[in-house]
Amino acid sequence: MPELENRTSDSNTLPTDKTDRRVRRTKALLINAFVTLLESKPIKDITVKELCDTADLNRGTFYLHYKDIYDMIEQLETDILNEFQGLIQHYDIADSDPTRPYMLLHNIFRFAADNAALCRVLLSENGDISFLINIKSLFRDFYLRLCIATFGENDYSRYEYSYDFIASGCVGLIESWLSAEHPKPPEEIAALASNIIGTGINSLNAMDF
Amino acid sequence: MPELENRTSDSNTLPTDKTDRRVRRTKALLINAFVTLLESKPIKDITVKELCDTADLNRGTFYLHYKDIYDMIEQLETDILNEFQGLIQHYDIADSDPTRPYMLLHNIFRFAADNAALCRVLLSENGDISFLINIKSLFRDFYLRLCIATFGENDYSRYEYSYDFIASGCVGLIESWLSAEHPKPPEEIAALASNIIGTGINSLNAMDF
DNA sequence: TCGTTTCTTAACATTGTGTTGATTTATTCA
DNA sequence: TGAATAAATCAACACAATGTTAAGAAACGA
Repeated sequence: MPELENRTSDSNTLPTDKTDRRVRRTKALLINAFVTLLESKPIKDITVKELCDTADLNRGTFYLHYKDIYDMIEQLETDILNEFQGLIQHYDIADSDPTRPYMLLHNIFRFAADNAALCRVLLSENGDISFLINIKSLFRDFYLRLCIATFGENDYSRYEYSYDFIASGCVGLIESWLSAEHPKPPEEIAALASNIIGTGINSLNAMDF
Repeated sequence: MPELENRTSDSNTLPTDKTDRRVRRTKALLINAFVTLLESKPIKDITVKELCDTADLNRGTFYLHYKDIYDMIEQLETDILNEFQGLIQHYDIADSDPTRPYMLLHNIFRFAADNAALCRVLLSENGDISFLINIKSLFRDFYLRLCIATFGENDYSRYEYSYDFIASGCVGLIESWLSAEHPKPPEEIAALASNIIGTGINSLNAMDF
């Protein structure tokens, strides 16, 4: 089903590539097992014991790396969120058309594609709502910057709720994209999102918020 | 903070009003305790013991009504989802302007306001992603019907991803609305959502999906 | 008021948790 | 390559919340 790339080796929490090979192996096994289990049951039903059985690792080994399952999830999510945030923060709005932020979206969706399996399950019905909300607020901040760039500092607050709408829409788009039988390439979905956002911004003027 | 109405007494899982007064009391206490706890910590950290301590009920009493905490949550969610679904299913699209489904949205948001506290926490970062996704797919189905009514059976599939975008946007709107310091009345937010959806539909034509 | 239902209390076995110390295995790098 | 280091395994542990039970007290409905 997942035809987009997946990261096979991992690189969590300070993705130094020169960490001990055994540690890399162990974490990769745990993450793969986690994704596999999450495809068939919610987080709450995944135990450390089951996770380690699936990964074929000793249960004690898990605790050498993580406090508990939720600590592991948090580390995975933090890595992804930091990556997203980096992309967004280094994007120079003045440098491109505010109503068509294609380049940034392209980078975002490409990164999501590189971590497709993990992102997909974390945003699925078995996933983690706090991850979804964190991503949403990154999109919200970004869209806010776009609107300020377009409408100026004074006028942007008129469209209060539209920010939440657009931000949620973007996350929903990612979720359904990653869950599709034959996911489109990141370029295409980025163009689509860029379109929607651009059209959204243009029609804000016509709306009576 | 919550200035919208809340349901004080409950009515879960066959909301017959002639159930034993003690049962109604117990369930109401449990739900209130649940919402209270959920305002400060995620579901995973809420134990049956803690819930019953907060509700000032014996732990054994809990098990007279629910299999476990997640069974309780599921029942609460099912009640709400059924209500939403009922509203949507009985809405006659032909009867009103498809590009401005204000009446339905008004009913939906009013019901959400009646269950503000519960809906808010279930959609918050401490909440339940499967609830969010279930609501989303109700909106998605509804919006799909709108588009079919507008564009006809043959053309609607062109806008594939826009359904997920709009549906997610609506749920995000509800979440931020219910979490606002001073939530607008349901009428206003329904008008807003009706606007966004209408504008969205109108601009679909201009888009190259 | 009386029969019925719910709630309380206390006890119980069970299960996964998180930790520990001793041992084996794999790795780094000099 | 070999020695030093680090990680993984294994078994054992106390612990906490779980879900269940049986008996008695309290509240309900009619």
